Amino acid sequence: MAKLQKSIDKRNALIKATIELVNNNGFHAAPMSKIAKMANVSPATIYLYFENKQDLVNKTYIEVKAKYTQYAFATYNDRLTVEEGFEAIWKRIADFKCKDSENAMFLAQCDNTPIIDETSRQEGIKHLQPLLDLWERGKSKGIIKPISNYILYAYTINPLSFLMMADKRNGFQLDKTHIEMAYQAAWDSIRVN
Amino acid sequence: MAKLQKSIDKRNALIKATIELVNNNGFHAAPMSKIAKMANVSPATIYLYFENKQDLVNKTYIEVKAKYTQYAFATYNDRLTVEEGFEAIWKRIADFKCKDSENAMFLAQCDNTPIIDETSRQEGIKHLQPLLDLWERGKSKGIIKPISNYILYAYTINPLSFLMMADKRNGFQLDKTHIEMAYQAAWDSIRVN
DNA sequence: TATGTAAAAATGAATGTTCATTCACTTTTT
DNA sequence: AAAAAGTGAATGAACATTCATTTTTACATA
Repeated sequence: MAKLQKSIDKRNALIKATIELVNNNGFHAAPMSKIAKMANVSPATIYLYFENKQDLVNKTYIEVKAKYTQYAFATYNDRLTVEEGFEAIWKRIADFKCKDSENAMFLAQCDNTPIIDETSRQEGIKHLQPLLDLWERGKSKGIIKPISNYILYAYTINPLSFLMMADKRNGFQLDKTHIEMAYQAAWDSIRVN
Repeated sequence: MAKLQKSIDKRNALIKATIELVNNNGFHAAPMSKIAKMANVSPATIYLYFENKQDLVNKTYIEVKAKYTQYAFATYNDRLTVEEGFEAIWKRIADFKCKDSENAMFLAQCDNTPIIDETSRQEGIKHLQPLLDLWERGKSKGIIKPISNYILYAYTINPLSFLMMADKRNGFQLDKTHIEMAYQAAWDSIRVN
């Protein structure tokens, strides 16, 4: 137990350090030596947990993505109405982006650059299925516009990434009021009038 | 003339090579040697045109951003109604993202990572003023929802980046029909009912 | 409970490579 | 023929990864 526990701690520390360094400096300025130092570990130790740098970043991505989707769907179940379900998922995602912005920023960077493998990217997308199912339900009931899931995603979930980045970088405050306004915009963009 | 002409060609070739390599491999895998080779130039020549790698990327970003905003506002003038003006700008931006996706992808990557200086980022934002002015006009006339410009941007312009990426990466086709649907979603999300 | 020891985990210091940048020199332009 | 532009090869630093060694752990035995 002690041994296993210690190992998981080191692994977590490495993943945390990776996220922090990639967020602040970018992949190109996140050397293994710095990651090791930030995780209080020898550079050589990283290779006990991960094959190489690419593997470290891929695994970090998948892990963060899993945490994200788990959080997103925690309050959702398919007994909810389409509108209730959508609001539940959307607000959880908004919540995640606000409260866990370190992780959210890392995902945003991975999703917009070629730093992770295509395979790992695909792996990360899988977990989104419940939302796609909900949208299909909404479309078949005539509640949600009959348009591509890509567009639905682009106009509801994706804007949250932009708003989170704006919050982190500029003077914009992604607070309760703005979240509520953003939710209205999201829903207005996809609902059938 | 001959001399100046030649210089501009080299500079353009360097910028083009930078965009292509950063798009395909990411900043971390776009070495100066490859950029030089792709531009048919000696590595040393890059330093006649740019201070260093950071400067090359910053300048590339600013140049591409300028091209982008120039294209975006080419058909706009403030005599248009709010709705006409918005549609004009939005569709030009959509057009740019479709037709010049190399440049658009480069901007998306820069806007979501720390590869360019904060100063250069600010520089790039300046040119967006006409759109912000249009939005203020729309808000004061009660045509556009009275919400932060960040949210307006997040729900109208930013989704286009996501859709373009989806088009480049997955099977999604950002064609005329989808553009039209996306425009409706964009307008529905910000207009007052 | 204390002790010895083999396996596992961890390490700091190499290693070899890649890279950004510079330099001494050549070619082109004026 | 002086100045400007361009070059390929050199330079030194930074990096990912490996290696030889040390430390820690697990646990059998007394």
